[in-house]
Amino acid sequence: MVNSENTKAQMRKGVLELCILSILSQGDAYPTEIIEKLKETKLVVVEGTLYPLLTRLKNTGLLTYRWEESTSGPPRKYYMLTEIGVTYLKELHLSWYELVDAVNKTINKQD
Amino acid sequence: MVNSENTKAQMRKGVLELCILSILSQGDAYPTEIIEKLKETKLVVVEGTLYPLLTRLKNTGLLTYRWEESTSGPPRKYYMLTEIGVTYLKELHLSWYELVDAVNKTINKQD
DNA sequence: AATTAGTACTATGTGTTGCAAGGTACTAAA
DNA sequence: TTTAGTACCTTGCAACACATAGTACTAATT
Repeated sequence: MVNSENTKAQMRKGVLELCILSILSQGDAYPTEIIEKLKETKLVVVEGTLYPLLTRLKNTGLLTYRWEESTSGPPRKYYMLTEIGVTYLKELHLSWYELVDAVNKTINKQD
Repeated sequence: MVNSENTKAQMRKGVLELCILSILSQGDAYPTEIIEKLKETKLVVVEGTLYPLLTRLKNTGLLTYRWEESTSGPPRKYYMLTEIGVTYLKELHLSWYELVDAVNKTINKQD
């Protein structure tokens, strides 16, 4: 039996970084909020994936964060893009479009 | 220092399977030939990546192969899609378009 | 006939990543 | 004070791409 779920998961890899940076470029957000926004566009991500990724992006200087009190629970960690992050995001945008172009060319070739 | 090369490599992951199956749907091919075709569309893949992937696809029943003599070197292993492979490729096509759509939605959202 | 270059296939070890699973901590309502 | 809800964090595992090194076959050169 062949299962395409695994491959679909594989295809998602690598684009998460792009998506998270994109979401943050539209405004600061805390992890649970980011997961919600990704769900809206059918990109399901779980905590065990997101938290380590955010930490990695913070450690490489693409993100920073600030704590903010919440009226409905524990404090939230709002992440935001750094200047380096903004620049980097532009590069990733380009890479994404190049990839889409390359794959579509390969898929559609009928010669 | 931030390096987008790594992320670009990550984004390529997962779509390779789709690309290889697509190439084979256009006609049987041997590994070196597949690498050449991928290069044409700017998807650089090396042997250490391709051979294990082909073996995996063969073991899951998506591909088979036949040996064919060559006049300019050792015999070539021509890979071809099985019926299951053809069906599976259609699924992957869909998954790919869904992913592109989801990512583009996330990227382009400006609300 | 032996060596070299070119082509082709194969195997091993490593680093990165996504994810499942489990855990901690704060707030508010019952 | 217990329970439910929200939020953040850690650990261990499996899959994958890739670098590296190696084997084997053919043909041309010496």
